[in-house]
Amino acid sequence: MFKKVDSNPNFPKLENNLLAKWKKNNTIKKYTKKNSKSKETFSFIDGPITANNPMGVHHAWGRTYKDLFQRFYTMLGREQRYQNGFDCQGLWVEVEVEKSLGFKSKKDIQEFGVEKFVNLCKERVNKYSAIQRDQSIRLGYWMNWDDSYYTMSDENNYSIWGFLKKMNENGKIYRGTDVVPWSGRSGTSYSQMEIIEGRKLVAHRSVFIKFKLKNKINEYVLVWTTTPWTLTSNVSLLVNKNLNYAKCKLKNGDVFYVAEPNLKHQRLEKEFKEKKEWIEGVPKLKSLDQLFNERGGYSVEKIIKGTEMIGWEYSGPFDELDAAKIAGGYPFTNNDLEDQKINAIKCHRILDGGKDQEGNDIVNSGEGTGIVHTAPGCGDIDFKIGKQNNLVALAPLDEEANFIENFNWLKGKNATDSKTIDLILEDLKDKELLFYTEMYPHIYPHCWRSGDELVFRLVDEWYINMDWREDIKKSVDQTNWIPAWGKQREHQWLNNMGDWMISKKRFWGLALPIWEFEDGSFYIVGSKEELKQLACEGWEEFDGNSPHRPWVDKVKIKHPKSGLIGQRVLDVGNPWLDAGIVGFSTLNYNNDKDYWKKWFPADLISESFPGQFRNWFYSYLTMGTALAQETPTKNIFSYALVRDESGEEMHKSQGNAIWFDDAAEDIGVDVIRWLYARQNPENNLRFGPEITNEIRRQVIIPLWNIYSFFTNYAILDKFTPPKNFSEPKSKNLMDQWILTEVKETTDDVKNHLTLYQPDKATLAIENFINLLSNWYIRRNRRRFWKSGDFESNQIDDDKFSAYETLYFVLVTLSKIMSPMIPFITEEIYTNLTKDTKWGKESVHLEDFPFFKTKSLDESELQIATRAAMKISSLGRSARSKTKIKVRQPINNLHFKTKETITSKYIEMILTQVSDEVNVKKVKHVNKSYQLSNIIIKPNNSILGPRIGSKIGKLNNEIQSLNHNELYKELLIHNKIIISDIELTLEDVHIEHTSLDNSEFIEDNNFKVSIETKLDNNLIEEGISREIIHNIQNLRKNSGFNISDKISMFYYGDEKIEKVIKKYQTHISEEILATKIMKCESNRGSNIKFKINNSTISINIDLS
RNA sequence: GGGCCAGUAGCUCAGCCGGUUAGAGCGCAGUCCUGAUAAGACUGAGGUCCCAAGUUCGAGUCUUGGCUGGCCCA
Repeated sequence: MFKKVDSNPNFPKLENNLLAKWKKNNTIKKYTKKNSKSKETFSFIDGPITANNPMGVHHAWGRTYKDLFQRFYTMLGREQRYQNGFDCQGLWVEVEVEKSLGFKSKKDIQEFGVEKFVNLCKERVNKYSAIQRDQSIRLGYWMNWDDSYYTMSDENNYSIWGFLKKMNENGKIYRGTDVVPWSGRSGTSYSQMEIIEGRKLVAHRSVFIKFKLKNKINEYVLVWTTTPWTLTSNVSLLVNKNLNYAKCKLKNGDVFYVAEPNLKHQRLEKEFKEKKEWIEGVPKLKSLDQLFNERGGYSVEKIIKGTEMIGWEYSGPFDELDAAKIAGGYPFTNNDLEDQKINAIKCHRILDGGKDQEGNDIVNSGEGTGIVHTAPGCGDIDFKIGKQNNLVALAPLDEEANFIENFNWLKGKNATDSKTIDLILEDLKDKELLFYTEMYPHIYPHCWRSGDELVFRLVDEWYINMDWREDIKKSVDQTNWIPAWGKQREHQWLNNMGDWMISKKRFWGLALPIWEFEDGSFYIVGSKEELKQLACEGWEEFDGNSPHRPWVDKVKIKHPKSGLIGQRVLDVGNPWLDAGIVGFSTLNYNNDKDYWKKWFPADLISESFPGQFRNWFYSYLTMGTALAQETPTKNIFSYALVRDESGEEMHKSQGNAIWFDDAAEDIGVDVIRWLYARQNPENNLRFGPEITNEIRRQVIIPLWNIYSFFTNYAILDKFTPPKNFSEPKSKNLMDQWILTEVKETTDDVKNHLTLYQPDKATLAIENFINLLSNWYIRRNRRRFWKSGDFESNQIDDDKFSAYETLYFVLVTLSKIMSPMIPFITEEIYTNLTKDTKWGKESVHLEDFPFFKTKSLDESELQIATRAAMKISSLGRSARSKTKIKVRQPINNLHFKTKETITSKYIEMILTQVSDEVNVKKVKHVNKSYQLSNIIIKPNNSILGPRIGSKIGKLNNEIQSLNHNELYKELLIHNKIIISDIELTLEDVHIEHTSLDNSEFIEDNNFKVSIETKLDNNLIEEGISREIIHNIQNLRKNSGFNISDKISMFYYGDEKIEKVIKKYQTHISEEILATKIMKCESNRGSNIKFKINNSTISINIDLS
């Protein structure tokens, strides 16, 4: 016997009960072992979730997809690994640990102790991975939770060692000295990926600075920069040799050289006007022309080409600093230049800016002055130019972005501190070199963690040379991308990216397996075994620890060739190496190649697309291609971002972020999962209470209502499930129809999920639930109410079929919905099947249903049923127009359709429509004039040009004729002749209006007309139904049970009495009355209402 | 500045291979139905399918150009 179904359940509570049950029965284990002997596999490789904080609702979106696809393939019988991954290493974990310790900089960590710090990082990861595991289980994410991988594992780290060794064997690893973006707060450089995360629009103080030309009196070049601190390290100036420069003489006698086109250039005019990429409060920028005029006006003395300026010498603004005087540059010394006694001051001359890699001029007209200051120790392009032109480099900052020794009074001051900028500007002002200061809005790189401005530092970092990117692009092409444009996006990244900077001067992360030697060489160790073999010192201290800092730093090795003793570089690795290797590390690549081959490449990987093109998708594809020479995945499924209800980004700081735990217990995860599954993954998803309520109301509650309707009646009627679960054979056309629909929906769901279209699969089910609830159940309710129960065997075939059919539909539906909403489907399935032999312990141990393609007959039945639905809808619409309630029967409904309806189903349509629209007689007609008056009007746009002024006469003539007859004639002969003019169907507009006593309505494929004239019989029947309706409501409001028998007393006039007498039997049946009595007076009635000017009072009692 | 994508009802979005009169949900207003329904049905929205040109018998759909917005990269 089924368990009674609560018609108003608490879904979160229901889910928690099921979680307990699954735990008790060990259901997840049974699920993950279901297909362990299968010949076919489905390999899903999880992109690791950062185990650094509890999950937000956005994590649940991705995890819903991952679970959904894996469940689907489980139902298809594929063996799977169900392995979840946690991302453990990297700066983001360090950041949180630092925060909890109240640390301000890297120094604090060193003082605290690297070992203690790294252990705290590990602890944090262990804590949050456990929390995320529990949250995932709450979501209904069924994985092999004992088998999750952690990117901090030895296996993962050593696998990356192997990868790096291989890259080095191919000559792709190098140490580069370069100017890179640097965070003073974190004390490390940032990779290309990280800079992109941290770009933001800010207003900087930008300055116009006078550079005094040597050998000239009072002549200057004007230079503009947004980073005044770099002026301290100026080495040379750049011009564009093809540009024209104007020699401008100001009132006070000063002469300035600037690019001629820049003089009147309105700087950032568009940005200012449109307020896009502009910061509120920043005033409009001034043109050079304006600045000169404000200083008393100026005259252009002559125009010269940039070429002419090349070689001019100047005095730098900070030549008094000691650093400027050090030969060879500082603190990195260029030995050749040192020998030649060349220092920064000696490099002070104007150079040709030349072109960049893509062939664009480095110095442009427009912004600035057309003369660019270059500091090879403070900018990446500057550094390249410095190399090309044999310039020294001054790199003024230390790890914390403070000025170093030999920058005199600046020493120890922070480069991004606004007080430092103040001092620099003040100094320049004192030197009379500061021409003008302004606020300038632009997009500038910032630290993604602290929001602090980045600086540029000249440092040594380690790189992977990516000159083999074409190989990765081949892998990209071998992969099926969903959405399809992902492929293009990945190509674009691969085309534009630079070499991969893999080092970071931090503590918690992959220890780069690079050992350096005194001769400048380096050696890459590819495994733990190799390390042991080469170790000559510190192995004992290291052995037994994970390959992390500080333990691994203690191992010194002997170079196998040179025999020199070397030490590990202290850097840790880029975290995307950690996640990129998982196609190997988690598949036993190093110790069980057969296993690896079985599961590689993946069938599917999936992550949210913003960012992943340059992060995980990139590193996974790159490492896969390098080690396996093929794409590491057949499909990449990606999706957009979760936003709040109004479409804004969710931020903790803005208070609109929603934590997963809150959402799960307030809303219920099935509702959330359905919302996620039905979303078009390309679009951002809006999440909030309004939206989830809508899903609950639209999908979850209707499903539940169907289930509770079925189950509760089945209990009353003592229905027992069939011995075998197979498609019922019913003679009832409605049953046949809904079976066809459920089979077709099942097929659609399977096809869409196979193509990774969960949204389309989900919407197909929504559509089916709509048909089931609003047509099948509504139309068939009475079949379930019929008397007779199963136990006593007093049951007719039709009732039996209704039960069998709805049972089959519900069980099938619970299966095909189980990948999306694992909780409610489990509840439905187990309640309905628990007493059967064929039922599984859980719906999640079921197979995906498979049905034969639908027959022609079934298609015809579908068309006919949909026609009945449409005609009923139009019929109701017609009723509503004439304000005739559905309770009031009407005599006739006529319809015409363009659909081809098989004759065997016409009768069904007539019955259904008659019932649904409450009409005595429904008729299918072939000719329009049978349901509407035809009005024929000349088509003026065609006839106008043809007959001109005769139109008026024609119009009059047509108006005087019988349009129905005209139309008949037109249909028969394809033409009619009026006033000597031949007209075809195209020459006229045909309109339809209602016939007398009728209401006509049409849509694309159907025309419907109902008779609106009511005779006495109809009116009386209407009254009887009105009475029944009111009594039913009264029963409900009085709290009577459905099966309670009642006595009814009424008081009303003769009309009422007549109707009640006439319909006494019918009324009694409907309201379960054992007697109906008229009272002489209005005795304490329960209800009193008016029908057609007669008042009736009614009183009911249990009898 | 370059690349990609989008622009359809008040809002969020469907609209397959070009095919009559372009749909859904929500919101709003009104009406109705209901002993599975804190549900549902119907009506009102009469949409310049961003604009223009082109291809075609026929364009929301294809092509080109423009406008606007989003994302990515400089």
